Amino acid sequence: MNREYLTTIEKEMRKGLIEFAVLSVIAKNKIYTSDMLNLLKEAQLITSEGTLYPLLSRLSREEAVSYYWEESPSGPPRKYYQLTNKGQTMLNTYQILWIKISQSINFLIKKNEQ
Amino acid sequence: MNREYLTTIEKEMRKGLIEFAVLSVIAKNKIYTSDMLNLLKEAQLITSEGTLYPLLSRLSREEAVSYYWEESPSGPPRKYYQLTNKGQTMLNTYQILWIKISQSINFLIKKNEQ
DNA sequence: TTATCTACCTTGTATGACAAGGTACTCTAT
DNA sequence: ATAGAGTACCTTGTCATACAAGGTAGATAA
Repeated sequence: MNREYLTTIEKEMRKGLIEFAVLSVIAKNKIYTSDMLNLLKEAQLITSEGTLYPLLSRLSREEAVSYYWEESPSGPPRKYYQLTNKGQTMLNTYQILWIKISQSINFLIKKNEQ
Repeated sequence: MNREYLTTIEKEMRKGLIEFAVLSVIAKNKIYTSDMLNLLKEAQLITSEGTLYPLLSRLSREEAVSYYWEESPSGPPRKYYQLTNKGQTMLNTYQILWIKISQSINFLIKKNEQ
């Protein structure tokens, strides 16, 4: 497979899904940033710390998430995130939107397979 | 539902899926830009001409698509687009990637519903 | 011959993903 | 004690791109 544009494709495909994924992950797990980063890297939705930290700062500023500090059994303290009520509402909205968007895309793909 | 952030959500959710959608639409249909725009607006994947025209220029420059002019039965001539071989390969790559990404997202959503 | 519709395209702004670089705490091995 | 490795936090600068708004021009109908 041609690698020349793959990089671009991978980058672009991910855009905008990240915020949704982050909210989902926070909703489900008791989780701190560094672990979140690993999880989202595994899911191929994020590649860099420079994406996640500013995003979490923005979500904090917008009061979609809150956090508390907790000591680590080994290493520096960790910042654990939680959804606020507003964040939960946002997540619900995202879920509805995700269904709509993925149906749109799947429709366009299917048309192509006829 | 709170409209305050909905705008942002709608914008962000769409990012990066657009190129994929455009390639799919071109692959399936004999289509010119203005019609493509309507189709993608209906699918809620695009809102503005300022998104589609530069994107098609870029895809042309990258030789993923080619075009030919054809007269309209009423109005100015139309620019019809086609996939090149490279464009077809890109589309295949996008389709594989789409499956992967949407599975990732669906996995994160499901975890959240447990 | 003017207005309307269709179709093309460009410019300027804001946002955000990324790579790279940076701080500081804890533990282990010397 | 202290140097290094590992963990966890965060910032800065660059580039790409979605969008709104504005602009050009051909064809048809009043």
